[in-house]
Amino acid sequence: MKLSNYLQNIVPFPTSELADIISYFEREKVQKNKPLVKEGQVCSKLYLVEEGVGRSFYLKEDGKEITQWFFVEGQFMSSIESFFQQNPSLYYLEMLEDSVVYSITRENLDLLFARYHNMEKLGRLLSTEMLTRVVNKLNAIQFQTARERYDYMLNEYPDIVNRVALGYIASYLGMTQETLSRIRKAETRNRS
Amino acid sequence: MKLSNYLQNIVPFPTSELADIISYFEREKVQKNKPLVKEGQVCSKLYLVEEGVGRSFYLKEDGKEITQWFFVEGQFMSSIESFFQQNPSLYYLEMLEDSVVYSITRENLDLLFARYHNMEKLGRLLSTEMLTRVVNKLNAIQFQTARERYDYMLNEYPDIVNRVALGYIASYLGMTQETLSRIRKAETRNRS
DNA sequence: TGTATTATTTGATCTAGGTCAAAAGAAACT
DNA sequence: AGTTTCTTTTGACCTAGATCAAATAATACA
Repeated sequence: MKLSNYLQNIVPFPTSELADIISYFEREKVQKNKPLVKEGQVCSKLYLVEEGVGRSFYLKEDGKEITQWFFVEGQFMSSIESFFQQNPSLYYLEMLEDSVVYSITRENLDLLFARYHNMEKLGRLLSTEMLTRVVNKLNAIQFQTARERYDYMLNEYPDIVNRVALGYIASYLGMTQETLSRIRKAETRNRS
Repeated sequence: MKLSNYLQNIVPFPTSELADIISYFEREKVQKNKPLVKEGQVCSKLYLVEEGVGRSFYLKEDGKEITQWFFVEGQFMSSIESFFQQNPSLYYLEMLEDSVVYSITRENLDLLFARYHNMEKLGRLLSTEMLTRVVNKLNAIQFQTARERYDYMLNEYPDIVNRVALGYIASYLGMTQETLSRIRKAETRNRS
């Protein structure tokens, strides 16, 4: 899908505004596993995934990677707090497949926020949507068993479950690889 | 502090706009433990705490209350997803002390968003700020031990720790009352 | 001030899910 | 096709924090 469609699905921009807005985005091809942002860097761009899956992850002291978030086609992707508060990112950002993304810098985005009321609205809607998603995940992590969390994932992101390595999903769900593997085994048994 | 100050601290509104905006807020005194929103209701108002502490909580099947969020002076308070997505709230909203709050309905807020670009901006800034807070809490819950979470709370919300019942804090931090009590005991021992 | 109610602490026990280590399966590379 | 490397599965064991139950301590109330 085209960038203009993604944007217009959120806020119905007049064509004139839309053309200007789009001119600030850049279309980039991104290689698998090539970091878009590294830990410690300030994340200067907001991405929109056109094709591929991305993730943000953080590195524990012992070197283990913990996936914080997945981003699929049509979703905006960034190291959220770093991008919005402009402080060093705690996370890495990478694509898990060779992908195509649109990007816009924080500066240009701010410029567009100031220039167009509609754009400000888009910003507001995107953050409340993201907010809802984070709240949902928080509830899942805080209140559900490992198994319930996986079921939730199967429902909400069936797509991702089949596209990315088990280890990534496990850490995203706040459990170990081994635990997720055992859950999967039990589920297959029940399903057959 | 006055409502106009809270708002102007976030976005510098021209006086004319400010007067109009403020006219849509209502000042309410709220009694301790009287629910502002009950589970199942759509949360129709956004509140700003002038005086007091509030919380949102949800009721587990077994009847236990789980605090989801605290709100102190100067903070906007609501059953977030319910207010923004206008679906039935999973949470109750109440003040833990006799309090004074400002409130605005979703309808009026939308009206102000449409009328003033500045107001839209305020909405965007508030949601990104809230987003950052939720992300931080998610990280705490997902990656830290019970004890680290309590220390985090002591730093970030020293205020709340001394103002509300231990049971509320424990459930907010995703642990049982007993566990928090034991942590506190251990901390006092170390401090002396 | 004494009694009822609610909040906090303490102790004993249990369990979901973690850790560590190794085997089995898949992919990727020559 | 054979070897190296990465991913997933399986097993044995362990620990943080939960649960259950009862004892204190603090507040509210008559």
